[in-house]
Amino acid sequence: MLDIKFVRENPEKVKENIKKKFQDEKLPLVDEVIELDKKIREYKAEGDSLRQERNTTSDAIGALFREKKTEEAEEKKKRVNEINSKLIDIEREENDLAEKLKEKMMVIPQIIDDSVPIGKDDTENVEIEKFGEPVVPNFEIPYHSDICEALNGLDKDSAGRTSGNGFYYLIGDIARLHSAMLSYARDFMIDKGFTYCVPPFMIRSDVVNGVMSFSEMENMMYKIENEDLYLIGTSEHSMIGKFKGQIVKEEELPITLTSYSPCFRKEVGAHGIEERGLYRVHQFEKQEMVVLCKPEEAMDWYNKMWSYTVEFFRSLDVPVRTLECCSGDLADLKVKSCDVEAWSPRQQKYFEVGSCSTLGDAQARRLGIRAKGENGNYLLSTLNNTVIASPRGMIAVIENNVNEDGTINIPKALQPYMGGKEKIELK
RNA sequence: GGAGAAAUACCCAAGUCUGGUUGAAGGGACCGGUCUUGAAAACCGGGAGGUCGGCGACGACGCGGGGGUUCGAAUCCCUCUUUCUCCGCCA
Repeated sequence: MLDIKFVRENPEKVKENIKKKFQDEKLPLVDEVIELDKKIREYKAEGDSLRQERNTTSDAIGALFREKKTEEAEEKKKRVNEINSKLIDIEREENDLAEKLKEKMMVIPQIIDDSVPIGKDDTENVEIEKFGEPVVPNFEIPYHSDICEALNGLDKDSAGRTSGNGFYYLIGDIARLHSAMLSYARDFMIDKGFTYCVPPFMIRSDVVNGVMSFSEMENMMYKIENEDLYLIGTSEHSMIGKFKGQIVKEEELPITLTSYSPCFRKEVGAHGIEERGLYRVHQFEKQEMVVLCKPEEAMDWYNKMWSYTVEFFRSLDVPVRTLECCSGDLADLKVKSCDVEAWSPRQQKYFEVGSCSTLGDAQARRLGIRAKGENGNYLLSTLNNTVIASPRGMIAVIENNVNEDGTINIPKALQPYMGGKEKIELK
């Protein structure tokens, strides 16, 4: 969400930005919003002066009663009643317009960074850099779920019966590998100076609306029946929500947190659930990093954050690349975003394992997250990035470490989390 | 889940019974000064935050959130949220 003052003063910039995102249907909103804003201010001025008269008149009535001049007081009461009936209409009109304004403002996209490549959709995302040699082995690598099933490490059939498509049982060493990766990711980020945090896994609707756009919510969030609660799609939601309405002390900045949580996603929309494997599922677990910082530091943090994910996967010997999100593929709240993709030796291409974003002040404005500075309060910048989401991240490790005989070499960094075990094999 | 108590500005806290002279007493912290080699302490002084409108003068809002009663609400009523105490249940 943009600052209405910014829209008022820079309508052309806002329109330009909408065009860059190929959302031309939203162009009329800019003028509509400016018009609404103007009317609202007129109503406000009118209401303010009526309220002022009411305040002074009421004070006068109080004084008259103390002097026992009840007749004069009764006379003035009539005037206040008149004011009040006028105010009812004015306030209702003002609130209606404010509601409309907010609705429109919520769908006008955040101003994207100048460095974001222009493109219509995800086919126009831009590869930035490769890290590590993408190895193509001299044997055919099976589908990841086949590898896991062959090791008695995955049971999707049972999960289908208990919970339906998009769920899974991880078993034995595969389950252990999954938690090992999350534990390793947690410690990796603690070593980077981030503070470990386990947040609530359910959040209220006001927090949901603060951290994501309506369309994202519709396609992602599971709602708890008869409660104002949603299952989180990522711990970013509860971690940013943590600061709702807060004024942070400047000396506490930057706030660098790494949070663990299960994540629940409906995956309604373009992709849908992957039937065979663990790539796109309704439930997964994630170690996340979240940063709240001064606006001028946001871009530095953005670059540091994605490079941590690259470093993490390289420490597991998984080749990765960074892919920058083009303007049209960028969610409306985001200023800039890139995916970290892992090499799949089976498909011989890269696939998404994480996503790093800076949202500028979009979430901070919606939620009222500010810092107290020398020259008054200002909105903070919020950033988030995946350290690892498993099972998806685990697929990368499995495919890059599977042997021709179907056993899996456990990367050195994970062995301490697997009781010293070096290999996963069929017992 | 049941029964009570509470939520006031950066923090603590008075005011709520008895609605107007409290748009918020008093502390602490903070800023300036005296004293001191410097600091602490003590003493003196200072401003009370935030959001919105207005070029400005100024005005509106604001005592957990929302609604109501009233000429007028921090104060009365309803409702929601959170916290604390007790009981029940439970990993």
